[in-house]
Amino acid sequence: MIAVVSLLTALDRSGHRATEPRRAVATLIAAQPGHFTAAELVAAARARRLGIGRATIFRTLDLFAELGLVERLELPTGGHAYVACEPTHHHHVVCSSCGRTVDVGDLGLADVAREVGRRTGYRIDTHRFELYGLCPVCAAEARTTEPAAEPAARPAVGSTVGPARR
Amino acid sequence: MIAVVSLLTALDRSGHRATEPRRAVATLIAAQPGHFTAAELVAAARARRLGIGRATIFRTLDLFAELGLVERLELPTGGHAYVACEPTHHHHVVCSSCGRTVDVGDLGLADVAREVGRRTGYRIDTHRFELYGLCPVCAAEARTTEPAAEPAARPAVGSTVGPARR
DNA sequence: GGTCCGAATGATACTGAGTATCATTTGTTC
DNA sequence: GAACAAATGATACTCAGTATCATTCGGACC
Repeated sequence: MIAVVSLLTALDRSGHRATEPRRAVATLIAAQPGHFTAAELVAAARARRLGIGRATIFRTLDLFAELGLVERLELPTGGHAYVACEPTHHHHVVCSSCGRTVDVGDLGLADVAREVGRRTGYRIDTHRFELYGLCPVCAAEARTTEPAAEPAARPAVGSTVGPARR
Repeated sequence: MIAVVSLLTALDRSGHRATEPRRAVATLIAAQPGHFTAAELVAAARARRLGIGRATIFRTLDLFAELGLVERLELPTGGHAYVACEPTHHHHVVCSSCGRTVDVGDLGLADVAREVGRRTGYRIDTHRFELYGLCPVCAAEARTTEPAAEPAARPAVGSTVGPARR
């Protein structure tokens, strides 16, 4: 969960202007409890009559992403969402129900990548790793609710382990 | 690299019809040297005057994906591509230059996921992991060519380690 | 405060992957 | 051949993301 101040400070430091629209977007982002889409920010901005254009929201998200303040996640469904986070290298575990996202650090995957590189001859320079499942809150709720009510999210097949694999 | 026969056999086994359009798509897929997009298949079908509709190509890809014969990858650029593969659980290393994709097996990431689950309280049911870099062929070419000519592919920021992280 | 100029903006148009719809065709079974 | 469901092709639609352009804004300088 990132603070508005962090977003604005990073803007300043990078030589970009902390304009009103960017401040407003930062506030919207900081208020998101989990991952979010650009469309959700657009709707929130409209609901609050902020008068911010959709293109501005995309541009601001791009800028924040470039600065490492926001990251774009792939969801199990194949869609994308953004999540605010610290600009250190890390991976995410994402709740497939509420979208809450937790940084889980490096996980030592650089070693895995190195080993694969050694084995295949590929010069690996990038890796991505994401974990999906129910967060403690949603898991507890699911336990309280009908156990037969299974999550609607169907993970995309591919480089994935999960219920879709059958 | 998957054989047309495997694709068609799997169709049969699953109770789906091995229609002419599906056979043609299977042939196109088997001919792809690396990952490919739906648009590429559409173009190839048109070039060969196969008379296959674009919607059919998407539907066939979806069906093959459902059967685990094709997987949808996220590219470092944030876009998507498909790759044919065996329906066992595995991860991919993807060449950022030519798109060639190699299965690298399980990599023991289920253990990583379990540990993260233990640590965070999340009930993790799905993970995805992809590796990107130059394949041996492209790496050799890059070594032969100007070393200053760096790959145009700019990895998306997010759950990623690579040149974008600065 | 005024001026200048580039950064930034909002509105709109555009692109393209992916999906939905519908009339028609195809393939299988009897 | 008839019946019926699966499958198809063409087309329309959706929506995330991007491009364009006239206008506004913000910061530097005087």
